[in-house]
Amino acid sequence: MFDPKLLRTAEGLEMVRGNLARRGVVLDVARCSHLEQRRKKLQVEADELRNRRNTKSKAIGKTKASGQDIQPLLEEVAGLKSDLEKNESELGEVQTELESLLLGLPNLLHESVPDGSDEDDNLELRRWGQIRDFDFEPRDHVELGLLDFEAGAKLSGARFVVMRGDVARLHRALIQYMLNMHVEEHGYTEVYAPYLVGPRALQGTGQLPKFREDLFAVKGDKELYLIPTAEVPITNLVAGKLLEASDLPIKMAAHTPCFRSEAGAHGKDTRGMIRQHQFEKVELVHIVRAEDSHDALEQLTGHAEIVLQRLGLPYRVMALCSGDVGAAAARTYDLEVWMPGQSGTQDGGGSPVKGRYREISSCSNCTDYQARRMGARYRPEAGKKQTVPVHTLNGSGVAAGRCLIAILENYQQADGGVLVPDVLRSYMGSDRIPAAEACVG
RNA sequence: GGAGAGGUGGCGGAGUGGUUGAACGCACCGGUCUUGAAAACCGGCAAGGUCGAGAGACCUUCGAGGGUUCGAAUCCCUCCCUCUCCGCCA
Repeated sequence: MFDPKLLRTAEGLEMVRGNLARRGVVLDVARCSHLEQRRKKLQVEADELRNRRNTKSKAIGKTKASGQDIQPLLEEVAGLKSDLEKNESELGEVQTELESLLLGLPNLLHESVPDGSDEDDNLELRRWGQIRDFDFEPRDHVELGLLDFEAGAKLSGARFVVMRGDVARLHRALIQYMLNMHVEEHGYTEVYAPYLVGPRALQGTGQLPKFREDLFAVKGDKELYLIPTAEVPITNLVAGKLLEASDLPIKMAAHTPCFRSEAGAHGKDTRGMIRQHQFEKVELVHIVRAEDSHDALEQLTGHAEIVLQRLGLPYRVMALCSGDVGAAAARTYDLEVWMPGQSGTQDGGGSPVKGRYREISSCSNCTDYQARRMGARYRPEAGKKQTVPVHTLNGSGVAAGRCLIAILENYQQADGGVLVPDVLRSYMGSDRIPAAEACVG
């Protein structure tokens, strides 16, 4: 959530309303200011009542100690009790309502975010790499026959896959390669964390209360959810902490599976391995000082880009528009990798073109939004009292499943085999994945 | 699964109904000393909120939530978590 104090002044409210409107979110200004006024009035009254009660109770203690009669004081204080109870229950209601309203609102957008309503309005910032010119018709990763979607479906239904042999190994190699790079070269601490988390963690990063339907919940006596991204357990490692400025930045990298219900994506990307209920990802998380977060986003995005560069995969960097930035983020860069086998029509012209850029990493600056929700703060100046929320960032570095199919499609050979990118050969022990049986001839 | 112990400030750790928001130590900040640093010594130091120009005043918070009481870190109940021992087990 953003700073609740912003809802306490007319200027603040107007600023918030205007900012949220860019996302297409309508803020009920009247309701906010009404709730806020009630909150203030009730809170001041409650404080006053408690003050009187406390003062009298202390007097009782003293009077009793000096051996005098406390009966008159007891009578005085009796009346306060019911007033206070009534006031407190009302205040509780108002606070609960305000809090749930606040928890349901997205982060404020950074001024640099381009206006737009959906992904079509995202702004391309730059491209890297040379798109390969095929001397044969490139297949998509499904046609290469190296992935067993039927087996996945047999076990678990749609949007699951089974990999075997060289492909399974390539997938694992990718993960090892990425994680090693970030730890050894980019200064991240490797973290292993739970794949099942409770509701508090999910509220901290922003998936709850609003996006429950995107999650897989586990049946059992505990309320647990499969993580949709390592961002959830990793970022929440600083939940409830008061850090020193000298502790920051904290940079963590983790490889985890991710589980997503894809509830809102029926019929979308049903072919192939693009959109799965379960996929692997190497996630990068930064916990930084407030003034550093915009630089950190550039750095984090750069770390994800290097992965694609070393793998020789062409990509472009997109600045997400106001309608496409996720709820927790103030600003997001997506990395989209070139997939020559995907059908697309995006290169103008009208006639279908083979090949398409697909999201492979999403790097976000969540500013203080998650930090406030999870109570993660730091002291800007050692020895001083002031504390402020940390800024949190996360990004995929990168999604392993999509990266795998990008390699399959970009490095495919005429015979249906796939060349292994140079940097992965030592992990693979070979430079080539042979064509699947069905593809040969 | 059985038996027991415990959750207190940034950290460690006292505190069992009333001027205790909480001793003490560490860390941190300021100062003295020193050519400089360290050590030593002196002083300061919980967070969140409301009001206030400010000094400051007040409220809340001792795992979470209820309860008892004029008054709860302290007593009672429920839940969560941690630790120790035994059993079981990857």
